[in-house]
Amino acid sequence: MRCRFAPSPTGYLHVGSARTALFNWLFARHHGATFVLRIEDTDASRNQPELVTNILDSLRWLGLDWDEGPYYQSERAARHNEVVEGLLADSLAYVDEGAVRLRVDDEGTIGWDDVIRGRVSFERANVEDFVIRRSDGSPLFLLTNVVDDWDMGITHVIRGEDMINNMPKQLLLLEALGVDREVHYAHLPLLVDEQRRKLSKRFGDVAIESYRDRGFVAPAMTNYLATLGWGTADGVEIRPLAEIVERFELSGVNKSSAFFDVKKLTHFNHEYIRAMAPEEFSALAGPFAEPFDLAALPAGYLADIQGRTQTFPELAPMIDWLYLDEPPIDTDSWAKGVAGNPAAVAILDGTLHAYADCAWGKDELHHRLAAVGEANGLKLGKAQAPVRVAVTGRSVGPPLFDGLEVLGRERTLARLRAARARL
RNA sequence: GCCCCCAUCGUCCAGCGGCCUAGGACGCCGCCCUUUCAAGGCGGCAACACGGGUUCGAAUCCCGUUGGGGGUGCCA
Repeated sequence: MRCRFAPSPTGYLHVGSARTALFNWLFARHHGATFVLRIEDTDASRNQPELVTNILDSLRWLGLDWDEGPYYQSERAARHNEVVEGLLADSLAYVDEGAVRLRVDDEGTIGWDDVIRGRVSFERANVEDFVIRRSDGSPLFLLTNVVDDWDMGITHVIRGEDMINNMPKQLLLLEALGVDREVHYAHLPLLVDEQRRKLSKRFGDVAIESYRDRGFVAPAMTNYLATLGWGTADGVEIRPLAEIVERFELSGVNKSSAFFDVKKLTHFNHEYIRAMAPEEFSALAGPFAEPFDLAALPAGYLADIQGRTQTFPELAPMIDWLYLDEPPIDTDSWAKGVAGNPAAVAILDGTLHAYADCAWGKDELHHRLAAVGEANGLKLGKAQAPVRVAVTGRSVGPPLFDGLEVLGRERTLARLRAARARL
């Protein structure tokens, strides 16, 4: 069995195409079939060769390796022309204003049994004689796609639902070419935006690489994509790719379109990040935290940070205050936790005093601040608020005392004094 | 306009004639836990588009309606 992914280099690899590639790949790996990659670059006016690199990079990032190719359709022009000439010679096609059109009868229907949708058929009368070669001599997608699939021995064509409309023409072409091998067609449901329209640039970021740049990890992306249009009876959604390969069946794919939900993707991402080994987390997250040095943090503290990271860009705001000269004061946090907090003065003064000469360790810092709170009739949850804002600049963040231990006495005290002075 | 596809909670998925007073997940809301925020635990809100059939029995099968989408290029 052989399947293929055949993108055209007219844009970056986008989410919808990636899902198509993924399902082809899952099919191939599940059945031990051969996965062929073919670049459909027959439209010279729209192709951008440098985008091929981007498409290949995105596929590699997702972990979708191919067994053959990439083949370039543009290099097969001679073959495509030979086919057109043959059709012309058999007068199954004719020249019309320089272009070549395939002759289509008006009698009967043309259809196929779609692996996902069942029987689909069209009236031949609704199909016009269509162009298979431009007047400039270059062949068109309808023809090249069919000829290449045929020549490359593709047995399973797995692609988007929007291609259903091309089926009658491609089937007619196959008929004209007199081919007889059985080809299975599976038309995947579309990925749509919140308006239920085919996913496109309107949606915002649709390029796979932009998700990588926004701090999503590849396994979360492939796993999430696999749940769009497909699911298992046990209800488990987050599972290793290997298990998905094991369970994937084309016949289990849905017919209706699916909304690409970044919120749910984010949840998957969070789960994948939480499950990472510390070394892997450091390696992947480090670059996103720059210029702040993630690796310099104590293991326990880092582990906590890892656990609360949904996407990597959230990292810098969690740790920047440890490296900056002044804490980046968030105005809302300041207003709520310090300026508008009647207990702030007492807490700040008390903490300044309590931290002046104590042992500088997170447990001791914890106990001392708790005592200050108690003296003021506040539980730790309330008491730590002004200190947190004064030192970190924000009202939320990773556990406070681990951070204070890293920051050190001198800087902690200086920040507490600075906050106190502002009141 | 014409052709084609689709139709279960807001969203994704399960259900493939009786196990369904429809299950899981995301999100949302409450409670617990707690050093803030997350995480975790517990609970809650929330759907078979509608109308006809078929059947002892329909979310599941058939037809229609409605709604949504895709395609209608000498783009891919």
